[in-house]
Amino acid sequence: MQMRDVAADQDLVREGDRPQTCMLLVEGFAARYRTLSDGRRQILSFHIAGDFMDLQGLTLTRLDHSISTLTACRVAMFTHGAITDLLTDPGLTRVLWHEAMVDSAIFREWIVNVGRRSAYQRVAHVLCELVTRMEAVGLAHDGICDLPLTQGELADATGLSTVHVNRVIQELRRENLITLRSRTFSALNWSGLKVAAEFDANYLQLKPPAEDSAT
Amino acid sequence: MQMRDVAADQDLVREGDRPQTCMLLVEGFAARYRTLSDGRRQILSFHIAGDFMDLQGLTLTRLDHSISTLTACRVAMFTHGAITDLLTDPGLTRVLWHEAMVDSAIFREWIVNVGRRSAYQRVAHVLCELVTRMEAVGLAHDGICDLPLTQGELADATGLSTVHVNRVIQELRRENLITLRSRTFSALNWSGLKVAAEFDANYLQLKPPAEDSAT
DNA sequence: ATCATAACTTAGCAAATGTCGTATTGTTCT
DNA sequence: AGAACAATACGACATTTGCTAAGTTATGAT
Repeated sequence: MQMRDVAADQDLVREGDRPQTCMLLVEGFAARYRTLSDGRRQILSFHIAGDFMDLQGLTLTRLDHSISTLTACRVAMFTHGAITDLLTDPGLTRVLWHEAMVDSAIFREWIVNVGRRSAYQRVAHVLCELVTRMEAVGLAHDGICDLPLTQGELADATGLSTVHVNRVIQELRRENLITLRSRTFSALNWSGLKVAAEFDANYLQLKPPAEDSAT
Repeated sequence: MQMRDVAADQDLVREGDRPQTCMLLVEGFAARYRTLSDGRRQILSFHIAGDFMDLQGLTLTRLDHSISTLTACRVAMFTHGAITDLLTDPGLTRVLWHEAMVDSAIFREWIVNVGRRSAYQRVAHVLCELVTRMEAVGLAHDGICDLPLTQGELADATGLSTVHVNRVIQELRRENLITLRSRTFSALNWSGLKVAAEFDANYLQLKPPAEDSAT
C-alpha cells in the first residue's frame, strides 16, 4: 500500500490504461469521467473520502474511463495482487462485492437521472446524493457541507450545459431550497429539495449490508 | 437450480423486493428498468441469452429496479446461498466479478449515451451494442438478428420519446445504415453505423478476461 | 377471414435546453 | 493591492426534442 498526495485536476488513471492498482480516496474530491471525440465530457460519478475507486479495473483489461481529482486529494493505492489476495477471505469478498454493487446502483440511478428527469430535477438529485453520502461519512452536517464543484462540473454530471445549470441553481435559490456560494452548499429545506428531486436514498444502501439470509 | 418458462411482459423481480435468487437468462429478451412517479420508465439494460441477471441483488437488501421479460423467456434460477457457496472458489469468484464489472461498464456507457449524445447517436449506439453482444453469443450473424424491441422500448432505453425514436429510425433507414422491420434488424452498413454512433465495443470486454497479471 | 389491438408513421406546434456573446464577480498569485 | 484568470451571471436567439392527435400498418385471437 502506498499513500499519494495529488494536486487538484490531475488524472489518477486514464482511459485506455491497463490499471495495476485500486485506489482508496482518503481525502478530497474526485470524479470519474469519459471524454467524447468532440471534447465534451460526461462525469460518471463523484467520489468522496472513503470511496474505493476503481474496483472496476480489477478484471478489466483496458479502462473505459478516466478518474481525475477535483481538489487536492490523498489517495491510498493498492496493487491488484493485494486485492485479489483479499478475495480468498469470504468476509472481505462480501465487503468488496457490496462496495462494487453500490457503485453499480449509483450508475443506474444516474441513468435514470440523465435519461428521464428534467434539468431542474437532475441538478437537485445530484446535490441530494452528494449531501447524503457526505453526511454518511461525517463530511456534512444538517445539510451543510463544503462542495467544491463548479457549475461546469455539475453540468458534465447531469448532461446539461453550464449555462443551464446556472439557470437551475438560481431557481433552486429563488425557491429557498438551497444556498451555494464559494464552495459552500447548504440545503435550506431538505425535505423540499428531496421532493423536488424525487430523491430516495435507498439506492445508496447506507444501512449496513444485510446479513446472509440462510433460510 | 430451477428452470422457469415465463411469458412475455412479465416481471421477474420487482423494485422493492428483497431478492432471494439470481437468474441466468437462457433464452429470450429481458430488460431492467425503473418506473418514475409519473409512470414514465427508464430502461437500464437489455438482457439476452447467457446473461446473468441480478447478480446485483446478492448483497442489496432491497432492489432498486425491476426486471421484466420482453419476450417469452427461459430462466435458470439460483438461490443466493448457491451463489455465495461458489464464491469460496477463487476462479469462480473471478468469473462472477468480471460479469458484474462488465455490467457496470455497460451502465457507464449508457450514462454517456443518454447524457451527452444526440438522439440519433443514442439510438444508433444502443443498436450497435445489441448486435455486438448478440454476435458474441451467436444470436446475430453479419449484422443481422432477431430484435424483438418496440420503438417504445428503445425510447425508454435512450431517454427519448417514442415519436422521436421513430424519426431517428427513419433517418437511419434513409441513410441506408439499417433495416428494421417486423422484429428483424440488419446493419446494412456496419462501419457506417458504428461511426454514426461513435461506438467502440471495448467496454463490453468481449475478449476473454485478462489472466492475472503477476508481474 | 375478420375483428381487435398494439405498433408504427406523419404532421404541426410547444417546451426545454443549447449556444453565443459579454458583463460581472470571485480567487489566486505576486 | 493589483493583475490575471476562472467561475458565475445574464440576455437573445437557435435547435432539439417532446407532445398531441390523427392515420396507417402489423399482429394475434376468435
